[in-house]
Amino acid sequence: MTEDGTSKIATHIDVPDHVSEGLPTCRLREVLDRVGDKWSVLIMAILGDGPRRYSELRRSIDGISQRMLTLTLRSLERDGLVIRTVTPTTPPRVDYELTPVGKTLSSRVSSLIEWAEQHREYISISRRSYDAE
Amino acid sequence: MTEDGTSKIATHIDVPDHVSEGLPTCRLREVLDRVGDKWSVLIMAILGDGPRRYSELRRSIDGISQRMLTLTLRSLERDGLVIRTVTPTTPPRVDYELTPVGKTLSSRVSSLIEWAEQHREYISISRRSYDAE
DNA sequence: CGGTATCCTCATAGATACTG
DNA sequence: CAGTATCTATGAGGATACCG
Repeated sequence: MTEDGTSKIATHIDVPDHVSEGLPTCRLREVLDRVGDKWSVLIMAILGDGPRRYSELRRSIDGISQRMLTLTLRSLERDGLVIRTVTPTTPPRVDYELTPVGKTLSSRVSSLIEWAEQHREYISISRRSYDAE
Repeated sequence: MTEDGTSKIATHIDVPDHVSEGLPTCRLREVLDRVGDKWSVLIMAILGDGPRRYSELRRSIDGISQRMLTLTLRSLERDGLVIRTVTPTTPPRVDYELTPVGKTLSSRVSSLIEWAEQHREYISISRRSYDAE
């Protein structure tokens, strides 16, 4: 995602047939852009556990700036992955939750997280042995 | 991944239990760093189809610079996800292939690509309707 | 062919201050 | 509380040139 919320010009990518399946292969680039930024998956992982208020998200994600939280949530909302609900009380209350489609992505992402847990040690060892040379 | 190949200081992240499962939650950050850069998944997707020469990879991935191809391959090798095999002929020949662990990540990533194919249209429509306001 | 070495750009994101 | 508005900087990644 870019700063103004517009998507980048997708790079054409020539991947094997079992990946592209005859469709324009730039689509891979699109998911990666959607999922590859610093905070999106993290937010989706948390929202995968249920709706959260803006302030709850902010507290849950150590190190995120108010700016990036808002920017990322807006981008997810724009893509139809989260829903933003404003309750106009004073002070205002804003809740965020995954859409049905958002949940499907969230579960795919969980699979990656699971992979990470399982192979963390392997990678760590690989790095040490590589760096030893 | 950073320029010199070392990993970033992982940010502590407070995610729900079903995500963290009691383990240090910064691990999510690690996968994202591993998978979230511009070329890693793309290369893994191609290598998922079988071994490739350096020059083949270069031709397959439109838009990648020699610098980034080498850098990314080195990083994947360091993490034990690809194997680099040099055949010292003249001119030299270098082949890259996924390790068994690399293949397991590659298949998780394929799941994400599949998701993208399925929901590309949905996202596109969501964006148009969001931008209309 | 398969890389390094440099230099440079620009997008991503952090910090800070202010607001309805 | 839930944001904007600015300003700034860092580092990922591109361009180019050269090398064993």
